[in-house]
Amino acid sequence: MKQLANIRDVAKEAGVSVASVSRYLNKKGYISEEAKKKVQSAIELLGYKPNLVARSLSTKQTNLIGLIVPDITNPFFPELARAVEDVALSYGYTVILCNSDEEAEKEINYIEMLKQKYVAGFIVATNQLQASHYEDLDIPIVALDRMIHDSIPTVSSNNIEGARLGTSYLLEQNCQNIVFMRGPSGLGPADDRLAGFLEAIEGKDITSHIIECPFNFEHSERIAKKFLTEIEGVDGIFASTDVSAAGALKAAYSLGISVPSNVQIIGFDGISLAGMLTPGLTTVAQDIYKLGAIAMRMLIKKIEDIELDDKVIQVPVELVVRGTTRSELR
Amino acid sequence: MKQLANIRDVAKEAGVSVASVSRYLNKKGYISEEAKKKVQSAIELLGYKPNLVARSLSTKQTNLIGLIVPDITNPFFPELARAVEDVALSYGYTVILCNSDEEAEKEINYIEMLKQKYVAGFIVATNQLQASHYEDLDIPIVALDRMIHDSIPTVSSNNIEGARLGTSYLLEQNCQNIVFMRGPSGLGPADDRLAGFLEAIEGKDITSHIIECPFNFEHSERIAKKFLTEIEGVDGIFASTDVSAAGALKAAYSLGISVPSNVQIIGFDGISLAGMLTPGLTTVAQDIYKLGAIAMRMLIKKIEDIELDDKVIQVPVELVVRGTTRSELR
DNA sequence: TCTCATTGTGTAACCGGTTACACATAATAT
DNA sequence: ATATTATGTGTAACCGGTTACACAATGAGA
Repeated sequence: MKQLANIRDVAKEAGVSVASVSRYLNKKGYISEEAKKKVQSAIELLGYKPNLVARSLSTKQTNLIGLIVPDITNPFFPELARAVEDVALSYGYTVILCNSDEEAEKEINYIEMLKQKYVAGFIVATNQLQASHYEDLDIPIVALDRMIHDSIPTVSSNNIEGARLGTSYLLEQNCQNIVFMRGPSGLGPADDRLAGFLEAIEGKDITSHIIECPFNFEHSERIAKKFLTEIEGVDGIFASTDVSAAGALKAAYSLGISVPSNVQIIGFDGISLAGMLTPGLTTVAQDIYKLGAIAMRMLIKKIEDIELDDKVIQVPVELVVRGTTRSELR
Repeated sequence: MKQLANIRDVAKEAGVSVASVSRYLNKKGYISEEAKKKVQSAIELLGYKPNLVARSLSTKQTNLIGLIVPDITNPFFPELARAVEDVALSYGYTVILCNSDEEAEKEINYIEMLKQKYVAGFIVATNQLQASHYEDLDIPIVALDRMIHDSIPTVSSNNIEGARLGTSYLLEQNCQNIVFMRGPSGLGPADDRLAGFLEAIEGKDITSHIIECPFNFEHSERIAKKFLTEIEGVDGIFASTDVSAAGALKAAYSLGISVPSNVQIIGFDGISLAGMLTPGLTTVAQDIYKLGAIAMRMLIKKIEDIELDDKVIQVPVELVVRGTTRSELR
């Protein structure tokens, strides 16, 4: 089998030094038109491709970026990952997928491992770790969806505003007795969404119940079934997550409670699942793709040492009205 | 900032040569107990971590594996990816996520790029490329979900058997007029599922309609709406995909056709979506996680040059009965 | 004419590992 | 006693890039 050509082969073929070839490849330093031509054709002739590993060894940089998510299986993350990958690819970067399961140890292991590989940066959609771990990492990082620390650029949705928006809509639809299914406390977006909800019902003459519930379909269904039987007269549910909302919807269905005529339901996230349910789930939609794309672009700026316009970016959310709420129009 | 220690620092600290340190690290070649001890404590003292990039340069091997999927956003793939990642991690490998969008060019680009990075192997869940591209790649490959070529180890579900199973169940439930929503023709699993369906209705006295339909919710819904209005008396739908089935379910709902009393629906895949729908989707479930895990284990064997017991592994499927089919029990 | 900046090029060290090979010593076989 | 084998270690070349630095040649400015 023909051995792959290396830079010295190219230099010899072109009749120049390796330095010139390298300068040509990196468009760095002086090189004459003539030498450029010779190198060009030598490269073509030999089918030369630079060895990225060798390059990384000397530059201490790769075009690898680590994407750390809790679990790609959670339907919020694939779209995020897709966006990250798309943007990364268009800039010549490649993404390593890391599922942390929200476990600090797995996260640390991944970070250590990837550091040894000279990854160019991290996009982190977990906040398991102490911020300190990231601070003294001296590798570019962008936090996605969740705030890690003031010093780390963050892109997330406007969760407070979103929760306000959803709640107001429920109020407009005349809900008087609302259950807010909040996500795990301590988790940034979950806390923010609760805050937005509380703000929106502040001073309003309605009954509300805050119930904690993990971001998981089965648990959500079970919990919803419980409160729908135990609490009298619930006429609105705001779930912090579309998956939880789906659980609530299914719970209502199995209890013979009709949606939206008896109970109206709103979710949060805007994942594709929302549109697949029957009735379609009304939800506060994040622009998930944009979230990921912006994060990746920020990371690239940090890697290339370009000043960031903003360290914290909030992406607006949008209420998408479907069939789980009553609408004058339908 | 303290510079990271390298192998020469360790050698000096331990009072041995770099070769001994390297031998210790790789558990390869002779090394005395005494030297081992000295190296061990030097490593500990200096907090030494081998530089993986340097190692790769000289061994021409990384512990990176490329996972090529059409689109991680398609809910079938996250679970697959998760399984691959889990197994990879447990063997010290790391996975690069590549979305090909079924485009040959993207796929080739990724393969070229990753080859330059000395990836250890590929798991490919696309069959866009000519098999020839893979054959003369001299990098270990495992095909997942779809067959690429006889020479390439493959792990997939038993699609024919699955379709037979689903169809038989529909027949048992007394469906007489069945629409089979087949996936894109030319795509291995889609063709197999059709074949299984045809086999199962062979000789049975029922009416059947084969309708081609992409693996995509919106299209599926539209197509289902169309055939549900145009074809008289449809009482069963077998969709090649859970997502398509979800589309059909929604179409039925919006046309006021009740499921399962008027039309029964069966999907294929067993993604989590199926359980979240109301009514729950009866489906031919693949063991998606197992598919991914087996593929990754096979790949590792190939990488480590261990003989494979079987080059082609078929993972059994299972009928999961939920609410979109009539059951004696409910 | 004599600086000196600008452009262009090559040599060799360096990044941080692996490993072929030479060399040494001790134990065992002949 | 000698050959052979197993055990143990170090030197230096190598993987394939990047780049500091030395050195030319050319043209402009004083």
